Amino acid sequence: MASHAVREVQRIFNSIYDAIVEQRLPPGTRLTELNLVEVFAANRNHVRSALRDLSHLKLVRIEMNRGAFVEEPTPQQAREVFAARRVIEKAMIENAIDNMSAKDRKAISAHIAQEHALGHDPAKPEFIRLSGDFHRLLSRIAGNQTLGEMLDSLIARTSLIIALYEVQSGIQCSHDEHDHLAEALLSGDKAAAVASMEHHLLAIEKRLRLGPQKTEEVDLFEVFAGVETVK
Amino acid sequence: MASHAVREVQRIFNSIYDAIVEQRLPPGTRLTELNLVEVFAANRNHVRSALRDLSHLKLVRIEMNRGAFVEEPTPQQAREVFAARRVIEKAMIENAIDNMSAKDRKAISAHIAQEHALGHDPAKPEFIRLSGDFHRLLSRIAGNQTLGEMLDSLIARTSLIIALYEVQSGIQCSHDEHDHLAEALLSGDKAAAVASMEHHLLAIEKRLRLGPQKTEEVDLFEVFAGVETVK
DNA sequence: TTCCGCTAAATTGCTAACAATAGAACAGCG
DNA sequence: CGCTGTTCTATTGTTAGCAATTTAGCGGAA
Repeated sequence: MASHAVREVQRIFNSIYDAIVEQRLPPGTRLTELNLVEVFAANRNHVRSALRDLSHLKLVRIEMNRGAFVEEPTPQQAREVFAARRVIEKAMIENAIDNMSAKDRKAISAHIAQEHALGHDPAKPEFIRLSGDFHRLLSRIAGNQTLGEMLDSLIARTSLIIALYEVQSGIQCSHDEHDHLAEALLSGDKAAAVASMEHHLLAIEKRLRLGPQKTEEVDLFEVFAGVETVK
Repeated sequence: MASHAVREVQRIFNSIYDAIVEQRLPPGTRLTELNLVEVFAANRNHVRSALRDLSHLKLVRIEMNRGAFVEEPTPQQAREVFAARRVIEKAMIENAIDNMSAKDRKAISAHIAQEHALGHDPAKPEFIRLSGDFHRLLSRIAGNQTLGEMLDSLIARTSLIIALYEVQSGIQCSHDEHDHLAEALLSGDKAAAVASMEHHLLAIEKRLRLGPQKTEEVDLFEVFAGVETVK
């Protein structure tokens, strides 16, 4: 009975993870423990463990004596996530080309077909997940699990960032970008694949409204350092 | 009283973290909860939280109903960690050069001086920590905190890997490598700095005894798939 | 009216006793 | 003497109740 404990935590973790990534739980949402206990018919410890795990991934923010909230990445953090993704994924795509097997090629083609089947309609839930799956697939082919786990976290956070900063009006169409990337990959052209990946990631970032480059936080303590308060 | 809870967990976390990184806790060591409760005069929940946090950094492995152990990275994982570090740190060093301020230059020089002051003697505890500090300093200068946190984890795991696979006899002397790196950095020569970083990381890896390239794990289930047991 | 302080409800954090598990010591059998 | 199966102990996992904290609502005073 107790041996299923880790599975239980993982079940809760996955459910919340999915809900956040698929944007059914918007950034800032409060996650009350007793609430989750009811929803998942689990005990509080398991819920707390799951929340703690999610906070490691930066999908959830835990405040002392206040509770857990869906994270709200700042524009600065958003830019960092994209910068990190560019670094990791550009390197990874080269390894992917080197390690690509016949099976992997088929998996790539199959994925692209799946994306086409869904149509260009950015009907959020599936579209978002599928888009991330493509990047995770490439990560798996590249073969570095350590780097892959780090990228997983970045991909998940990207969903949060898009939920927060997506420009509503625009027609989000990163579809042909994946096509282009897959084409370069399958043809084995490293330079083209790397360039395509960089272009793709920059394009996603450009479609967001991340505000001015420097959102310098004003530190009141610094501002008033050495200033005598009047009376 | 309760508001110090996170601090308490962090205190335990840091103590164990330091002990692992400075190789006072060898890989494979069992970390018994009640033991740690005594040592840190803390309660079991805090100890458990700290262990869970450490397991997320891959410094500790938690086995169901068995307890927590200091991680023992496999040669395969070790190679992945170094590959990941090359990817991240090569990219980071370029950003570091771009963002380097006068203050940062002084910090780099000061660090190198500190390394020299310690002498070429690899008297483990301080030497290991100082060596990691240099890489963390460059990470801070580069300015991407997201990437920096990921690198922190890799640097910590590197200590574990060295503890496991260091070739005993060898005179570990990565000293002039940092010198060379700092020189390239301060002169602003990106290409040289990147090359120097790559060389440095490859050199560390080469000094280890990681065994054959492929340590394929034999999966008994796969071996005996579809085989009928006799009688 | 507006601001401040007080009280009460909801929620998180903590504790300590209890249950379940794994590993070791041990006994019985071949 | 070695092997198998069983009890026993140390350790981890779980649970429920209690304590502490935050927040919101209310009421009174300026």
